Amino acid sequence: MPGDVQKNPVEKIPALSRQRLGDQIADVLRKQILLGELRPGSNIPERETASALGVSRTPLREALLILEVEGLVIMAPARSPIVANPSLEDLTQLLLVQSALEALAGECACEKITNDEFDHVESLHLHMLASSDISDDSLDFFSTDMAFHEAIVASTKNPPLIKTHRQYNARLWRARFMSSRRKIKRASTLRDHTNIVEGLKKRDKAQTSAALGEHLRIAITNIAGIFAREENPE
Amino acid sequence: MPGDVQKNPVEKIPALSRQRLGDQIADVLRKQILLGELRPGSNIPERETASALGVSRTPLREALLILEVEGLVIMAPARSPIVANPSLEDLTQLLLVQSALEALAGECACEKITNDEFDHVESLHLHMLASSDISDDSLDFFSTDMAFHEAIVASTKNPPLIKTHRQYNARLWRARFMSSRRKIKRASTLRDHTNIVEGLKKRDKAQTSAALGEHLRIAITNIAGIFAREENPE
DNA sequence: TCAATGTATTTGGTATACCAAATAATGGTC
DNA sequence: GACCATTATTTGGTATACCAAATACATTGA
Repeated sequence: MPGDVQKNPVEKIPALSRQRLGDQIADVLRKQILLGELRPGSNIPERETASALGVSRTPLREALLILEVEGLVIMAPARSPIVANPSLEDLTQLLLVQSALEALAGECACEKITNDEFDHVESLHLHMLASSDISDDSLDFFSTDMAFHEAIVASTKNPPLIKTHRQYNARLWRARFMSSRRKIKRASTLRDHTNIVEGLKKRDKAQTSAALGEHLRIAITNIAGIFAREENPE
Repeated sequence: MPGDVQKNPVEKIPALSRQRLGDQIADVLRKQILLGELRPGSNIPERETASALGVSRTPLREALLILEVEGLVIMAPARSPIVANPSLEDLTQLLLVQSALEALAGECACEKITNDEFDHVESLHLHMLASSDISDDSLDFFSTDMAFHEAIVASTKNPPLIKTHRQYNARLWRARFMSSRRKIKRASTLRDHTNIVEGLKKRDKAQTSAALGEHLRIAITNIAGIFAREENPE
């Protein structure tokens, strides 16, 4: 029955440990892959990466496992895990699925989206309209574009759809980012988005769904252009 | 680079066995979950399960991680992993996505399916037609049904689509199996399938896609019926 | 000089040991 | 007898140690 209650002074932040370390590492690595700090095709040796992050191999392997299931990392026996480097064919196939997911999202959104959520989507669209002329910040334009699509999907309140869409987005992120840097394409992007917002405003399933689906199918063409330019730069 | 290549005599088959133990365990557990040997909501304590399978906790945790990403298992901190027990709402949302995936698959299949693959799909359909009257084997009817859909998706040669479809199928497996045991529904199932096969035969994208999408949206209703019957058995 | 072989090193895969938190059980007190 | 505090046990989370395969390298023989 001593003073007892004085155990741990308030120094550490126990809040962190509320989530698995492996998940946090997966988030870090995912972000690094998306930002291009980890280039496609590059190695992720387990020991080296683990010590660089200040963790042990076990949670790092957890993270790599997650990213492998998500398709961002390739693990082969007796080989360093590598960052996936999707071919044009891979990206085309991914985009086809993503376009179907977004078409579905558009349909569901017309039923489920709240006015506040719609306002948010519209504000993102207006921000893109405004910044397309003024700014050269392609990263801002791109990330707003991504946020626009994610906001629509989120408004469906369909967790599996949201999760699957996010995973496909992660695999497509880099290619779409590179594609978005061609400023020439901004006009058509904004035109598509206008259709989407209009459809959404009217809660018109057919228009919204068609506009979203078509929007991504066009993205396939744009990305193909990037590949063509890469192997034969002008 | 010379004549060289004389290294391994033809004795071992190193190709097969070079798979991660965690993946194999994931396959075992997945099958047990699908077959109902591991009931929804039941615990999967790590130590106990690992020793039961004759492996250590590490690869078992790998397997659980995979199944968690796939949505078949729920892992919470300081809690035994449990088999996911999707609510009716969850299943509805999953089926909605799955219907969009199959609609897309139908469209792609019209472009990509070979004659041999079509013959296989048709033979599965004919098998179901024949066995629906004669046999009471609902497991056979059901698994042929699943194989029918998987064969169509496989014919698209779109790996991400195939993988995502398989994952959604796994999460829906149990509910669809229970639904399929109501023999009353077989007639409408077969009618839908007939439409699908017809559309596929004509390589008619619109018909195939619509028939596949509609087929699964009807499944939502059937599953809702199962839930209603469960909580209020006649 | 080149090639072939044997060895050392690096890799990922697996098992085990340890830790902290949460829970269940137990004992004491009112 | 009921309730609360405390402790013991079980849980998952993490770190470490060990293993086998694959590679790279070096050494040796032609």
